[in-house]
Amino acid sequence: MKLSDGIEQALHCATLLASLPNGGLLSAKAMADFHGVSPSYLLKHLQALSKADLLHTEPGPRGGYRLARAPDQITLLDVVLAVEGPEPAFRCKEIRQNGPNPLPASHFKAPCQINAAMLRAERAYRTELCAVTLADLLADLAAADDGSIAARGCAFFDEHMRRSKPDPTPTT
Amino acid sequence: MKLSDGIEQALHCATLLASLPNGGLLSAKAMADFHGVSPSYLLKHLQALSKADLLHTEPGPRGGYRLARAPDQITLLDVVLAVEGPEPAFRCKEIRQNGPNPLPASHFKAPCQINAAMLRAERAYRTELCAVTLADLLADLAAADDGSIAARGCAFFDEHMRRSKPDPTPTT
DNA sequence: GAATCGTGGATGATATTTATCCGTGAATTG
DNA sequence: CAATTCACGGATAAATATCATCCACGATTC
Repeated sequence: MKLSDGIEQALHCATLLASLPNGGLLSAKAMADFHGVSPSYLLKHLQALSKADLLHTEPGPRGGYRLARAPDQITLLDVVLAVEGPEPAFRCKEIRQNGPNPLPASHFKAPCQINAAMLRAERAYRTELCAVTLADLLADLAAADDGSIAARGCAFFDEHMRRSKPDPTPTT
Repeated sequence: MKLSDGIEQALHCATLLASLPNGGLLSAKAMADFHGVSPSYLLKHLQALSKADLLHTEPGPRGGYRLARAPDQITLLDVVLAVEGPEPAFRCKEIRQNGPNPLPASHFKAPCQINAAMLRAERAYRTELCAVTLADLLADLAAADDGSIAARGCAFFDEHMRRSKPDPTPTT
């Protein structure tokens, strides 16, 4: 059982976008540079998040990605399912019925208890992920540090962050 | 995220062995036939279970595998970890620190909240698996059906089941 | 009309699954 | 008591699925 690296990238990008002021955009390339990961691979996962309606995309030269919903309306589970797919990790192949000497059919009326137990565990996993939103992560970050990432005014964001609406901000 | 098929095979074999009368043995080939799976692949996982001290192996012409402990002393988590390895599915690569314009070091004093949340979910998963023993599975089976698998006296078991000793003494 | 960005499919790399071979240990047999 | 047979143990290699990367296309802005 191994989770793909794309999960970590997608989660960090989502958190990053959540930390931007409302309407803030970042291009895929900017996020790839910021995290030091392959742009092509990141693109793939950003597209998955877009298709899952978690991100909204703004095309064109001043385009980029922004959250499609408020940070407290996006859970970690949303992101994980968008990238990894909705299927459970454990797929019961019903090998108990494969044998050359099958057991009486009455034995299989009941669902496979092994499958049931594995899916129960997986549901606990998802429940835990569903309980955490992007907003929660930002709050924890703000508690440990004293401000959101973007609020610190890194040169990186001054350079790459954009706004979805043409907002003529006075240059200071 | 996909769990290997070997997990299902290992779990079913463990449950099968647990359903045998005390001291009952089955060869790897017999279990592979019974489940209709590749013997070589199953062998690999049975060996993993042996190394994890979940199964005990009896060599020789009348040999095979039996449980190393009582069914209520083996949890699903034991089996899953023996096959999949102990490492968590989510490995934080700390990509937040990779960027060309690193954030101030104070930002990284706190552990990555994303990593923490993912590991918390994984712990919930394992806790759930740890709560179920092979004995629990047999009990559920007995409730749905009216007897354990082996107790039904299938021809298959009459043919392949063996006993480790003429005087089976349950080990602790 | 040219440059920039997101979209989608095609390609190579890596991990997983499957299959095969030979070595070791134990019980049966003569 | 030694040769034979059966079953596990471990290494190796081919086939397959998945992961990661790259390249061409259409859309949008300046």
